Amino acid sequence: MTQQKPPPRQRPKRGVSMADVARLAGVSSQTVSRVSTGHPGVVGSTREQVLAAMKQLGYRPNSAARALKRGEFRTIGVTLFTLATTGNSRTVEAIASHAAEEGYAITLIPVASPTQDGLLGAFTRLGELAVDGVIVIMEVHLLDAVTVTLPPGAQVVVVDSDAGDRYTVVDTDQADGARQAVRHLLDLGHRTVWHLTGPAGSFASQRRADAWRAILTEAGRPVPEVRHGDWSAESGYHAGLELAADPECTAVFAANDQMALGLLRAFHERGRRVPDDVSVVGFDDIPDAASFIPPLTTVHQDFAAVGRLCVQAVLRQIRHQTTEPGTTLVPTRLVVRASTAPPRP
Amino acid sequence: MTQQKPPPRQRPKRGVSMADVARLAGVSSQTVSRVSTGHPGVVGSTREQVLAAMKQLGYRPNSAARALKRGEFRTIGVTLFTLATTGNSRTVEAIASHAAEEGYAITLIPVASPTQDGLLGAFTRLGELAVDGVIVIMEVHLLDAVTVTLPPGAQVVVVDSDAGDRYTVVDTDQADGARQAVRHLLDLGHRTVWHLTGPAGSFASQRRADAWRAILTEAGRPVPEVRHGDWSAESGYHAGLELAADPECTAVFAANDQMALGLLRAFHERGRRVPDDVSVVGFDDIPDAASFIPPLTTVHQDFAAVGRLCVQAVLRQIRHQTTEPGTTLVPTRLVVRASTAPPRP
DNA sequence: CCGCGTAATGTTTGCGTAAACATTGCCGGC
DNA sequence: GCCGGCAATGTTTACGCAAACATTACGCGG
Repeated sequence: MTQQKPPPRQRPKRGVSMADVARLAGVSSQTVSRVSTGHPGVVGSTREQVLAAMKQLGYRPNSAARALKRGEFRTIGVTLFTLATTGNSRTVEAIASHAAEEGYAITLIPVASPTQDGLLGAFTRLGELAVDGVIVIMEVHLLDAVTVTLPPGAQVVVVDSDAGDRYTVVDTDQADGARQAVRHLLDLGHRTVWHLTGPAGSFASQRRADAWRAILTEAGRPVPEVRHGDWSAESGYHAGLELAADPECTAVFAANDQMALGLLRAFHERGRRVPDDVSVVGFDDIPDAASFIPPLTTVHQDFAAVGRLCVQAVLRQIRHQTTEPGTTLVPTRLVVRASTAPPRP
Repeated sequence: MTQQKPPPRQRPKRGVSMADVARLAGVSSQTVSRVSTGHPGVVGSTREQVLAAMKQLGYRPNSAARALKRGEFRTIGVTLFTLATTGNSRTVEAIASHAAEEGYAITLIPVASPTQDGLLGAFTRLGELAVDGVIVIMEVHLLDAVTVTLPPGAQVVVVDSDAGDRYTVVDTDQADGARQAVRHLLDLGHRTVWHLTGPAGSFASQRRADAWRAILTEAGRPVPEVRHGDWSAESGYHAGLELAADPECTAVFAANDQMALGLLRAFHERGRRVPDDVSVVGFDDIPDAASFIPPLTTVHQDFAAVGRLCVQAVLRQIRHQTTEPGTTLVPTRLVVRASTAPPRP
């Protein structure tokens, strides 16, 4: 259907420029520019000619020149530690889709490690990067020390942080999610609820733990000692082994689904039946959660919404060249499956 | 320590350019350029002055101008359907890290849907994108119809495809992985092995299924009818319900870990014990697999290596402006856990 | 039928950088 | 002591695009 075979295209050492198109179409390069950018004031017949010439030569605007001229790159940078967590990868995916719809590309800036060095490296690179705005998916305090290296004028939106007083923050409503989880367990009749938290550096983890503690205190229930995990199923498993040994423990709220998975295995191995002997609630609602044994009751996060709101916020800021501190919370929803039940009398 | 507070930076409507630095340092802008690019021929004292001026003004090279001048963007595009699968997100992460080390940024190009329309949209965007090369993580035949829109001169490397005759292909050694899985089950004494495959469009899925069939045939074993899944645990669950009803079925090889998870749940619900009654092997070795009930025997993929090799390949091609057809396979390794055992006599 | 207004198109210019070429100044060999 | 040569630095130019300004041409009212 088309005239050339796919791969063995020889690069014409220098690309096709507007001048080439203009020459072929017999117009000035400015007219080509007008057609290319969709500006008005080009009569139909001329436009046709130009489009034909573009097609024939395989013209493609040079985005570097365009960016240089316009002073904007139409690109958003996304910084994060890892794509390995469901939350991050799903959020990034949503960001990428919505940015694409708006005509923006996204550039990934992975930070090797949460150390000062890793951060510095990443932000030095970032500083030289061609981005109009940045979405930071991490505790932003880590950023403070290195902010000076952000590209001049680049706007920042943050996920997983409490810096709503200084940045635009978009996040899942962690506290409400945790509240729903704990309330659900208490409503089922459990005396209290144990908690398995995420790594210390995560704001989401901390927020979930705070909310858990608050509800229990509010309800006048004893607050068991918190267990510390690192988001991994493995860490959930280890915590579960300990918890399984405590006959008092009839309900556990894990700060994410993967740790809940580890919990389920530990309880299974120790002969504590879920949900008969122990109830387990997770957080995230990863697709797999419905296939755990038993299917996991968990707090659903709307990562797509988080991504969409992030993009909208950065774009707004880029367009107005303003910073809009404030926090937008995305609601959560408890999904009740088979891992929770009333305690045995 | 630094002189300014993080967020409320007013964008100096026009950035600091080499000319500004040159003026302050009392040199020509070309000398600034030389310092900035690390070229030789600038004497120590001059260099110091320039660096000081840069620092004072907060100079940052304008990457658009640089790209325009040099004719390269130092950016690699990555096309994929979704980040939701472990394989994709892990591969992308590895790609991003290695590219960063080489001074290249990564631009994500998500393709909404595997339809002609979705592809066209993505590649039209891609065509205008500022990239020197592209890594395509999908069956590349989908690409053929639209290849003409790739940026001129951009080099392509492909994952999950058999187009090694036309493109550089980097992939996990799917066939060998499947072979190890099936061999393991046969060696344990199972008469034959059932297979749960991934979606039809995936080359990886197809390759695993082909290898499975080949080994069985080679060993003179009956080849059970293949079950079709879509990578999701849910689809594994449905397949599992059917398989559980067949008392002949004592060993299943699932094309990925998530479907294996669904299998485990189905067998559990139907009272078929794993591994006593049925053995299950997965593929991927996602971190959670070790915490399934029971811990899953699976084929470990080295996504980091895939990502690294992709980056090396594109960079090589970008630098030499050549296409190097050929396939590089990354070895796999069977990780034996608790979901496999000899069949009951 | 002249002149003015407006729509269509052309020309000039500059964005920030870095290659290519030009200039300066200093050192050493004869 | 003069000049060749080279190292350090300066000047010019072009990369491709698009805004700003300039020009053409055509139509219509007076």
